[in-house]
Amino acid sequence: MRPEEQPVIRSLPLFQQMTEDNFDRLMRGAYVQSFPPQVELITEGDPCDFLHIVVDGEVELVATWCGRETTMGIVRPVSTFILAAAVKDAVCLMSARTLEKTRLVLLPAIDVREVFEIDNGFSRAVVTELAVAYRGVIRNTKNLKLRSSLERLANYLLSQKNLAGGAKSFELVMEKRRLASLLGMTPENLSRAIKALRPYGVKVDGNCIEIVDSSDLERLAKPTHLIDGNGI
Amino acid sequence: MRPEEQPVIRSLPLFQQMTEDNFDRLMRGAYVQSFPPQVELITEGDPCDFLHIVVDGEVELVATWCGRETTMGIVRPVSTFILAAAVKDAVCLMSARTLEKTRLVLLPAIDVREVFEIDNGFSRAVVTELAVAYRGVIRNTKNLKLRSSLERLANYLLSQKNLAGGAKSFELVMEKRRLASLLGMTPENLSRAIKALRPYGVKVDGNCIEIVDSSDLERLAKPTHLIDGNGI
DNA sequence: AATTGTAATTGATTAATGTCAAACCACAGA
DNA sequence: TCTGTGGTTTGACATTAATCAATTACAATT
Repeated sequence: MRPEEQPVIRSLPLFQQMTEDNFDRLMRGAYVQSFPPQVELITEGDPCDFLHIVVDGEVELVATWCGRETTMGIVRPVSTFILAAAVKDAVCLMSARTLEKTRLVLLPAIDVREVFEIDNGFSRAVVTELAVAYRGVIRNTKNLKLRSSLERLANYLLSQKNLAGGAKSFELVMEKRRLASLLGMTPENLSRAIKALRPYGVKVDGNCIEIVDSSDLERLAKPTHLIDGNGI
Repeated sequence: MRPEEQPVIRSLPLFQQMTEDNFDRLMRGAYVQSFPPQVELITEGDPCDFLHIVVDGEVELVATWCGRETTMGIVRPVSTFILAAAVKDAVCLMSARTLEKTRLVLLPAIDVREVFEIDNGFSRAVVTELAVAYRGVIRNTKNLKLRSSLERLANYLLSQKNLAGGAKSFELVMEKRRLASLLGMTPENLSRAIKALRPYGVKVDGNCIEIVDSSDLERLAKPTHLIDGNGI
């Protein structure tokens, strides 16, 4: 592991509250590895052997069924994934693949469970992490069941604008076909949906989005912190 | 609280691992209350003041947006709901309403958080509860994004058949319009979908469902433990 | 500069799903 | 028994979204 990486991991909420001893123990058993793009790190249905920490790069979480595939999320540095499967010693419900060259820290799930059993600060941090994740998925379900694809796109663009600090224009952080899958639609449908937002002041040039007047778009999107909120 | 109720609650996985002292403490602060049908117990967006335990009756979890409404789940005895909001001291992302006369035990969320901070057995039990809940919602998301409404219905019927012990015929455990909402479709669409399953050996008479040959229906439904599993 | 591969777009079409209205049915209460 | 009420079903239709095919755009490579 690079000298700067261990402190970064330590500073994650998930690892902040545990004892120095137990953190060291986790780190001693950790593997660090770099992967090229398009590598399948985890396969849906396989047992979960490692808690994954993305320290650099980008990982896509995908789910499949009967030849169909959908993007469940994108993981960026520095954060973890498949925590639930790791602590429950269960099979993975999603596959994970690198989107670009990616550096991972892999904590053996068996170590994670062992430390989880003895370190109370860690087990409480896991609760927080899971509670936030759970509420995130509930929000996502509401988004899918209550909104049309156009409305989902409109709200996605508004939330991205916020993430970009409210700047009038910003770049899409992923390929459009991936965004389409994340939003639960086809690439063709996304392409048309983007056009359909033009009357609401959305201008698109390649990956660059410009929202002329947010309140215009909000009239359609009707964002709410009960769906579009971030952990609050 | 009735004499038989406290032991039942104690035997829930969530409360099994905590100390007797802390359990007593939670129970001393508990309210027990009965509600008639169609009472709104929790309103989406409100702060979460109590961890709810259904000891008798039936509660529906619903989410709304812009006048639209969808059923997110049904809670039956004996189990809890809004655990995540209670431990995080956050607003509720779903509303809850009684479907029939319902008896609830209400644990003040502030007590739950207090005990959570001091009782390590409890905090670990919360992890298990949340991890299972999280994985359940992930499964649900896959169900929604990867399957058509007909496929969701087919899989629902197969899982209900299993819950009924594999009996050839069984009763629907909820009104059809509620089932429709749970599956993410309209009542009209459900009605037609049921008919569309007739070629696959599904016979319906009111609330009674008969599946002539499961393997017939499975050819369409293609159930998998990665979507239709129960906590495994 | 030409070539290749992939993503993105566009148009035409089909399929899936929702909406609206009416009819039907079961059941509780008068 | 009658009668309202609300859930269910059905049909006609509208809307939404997926599919298929073709084209364009673009970036990487030769």
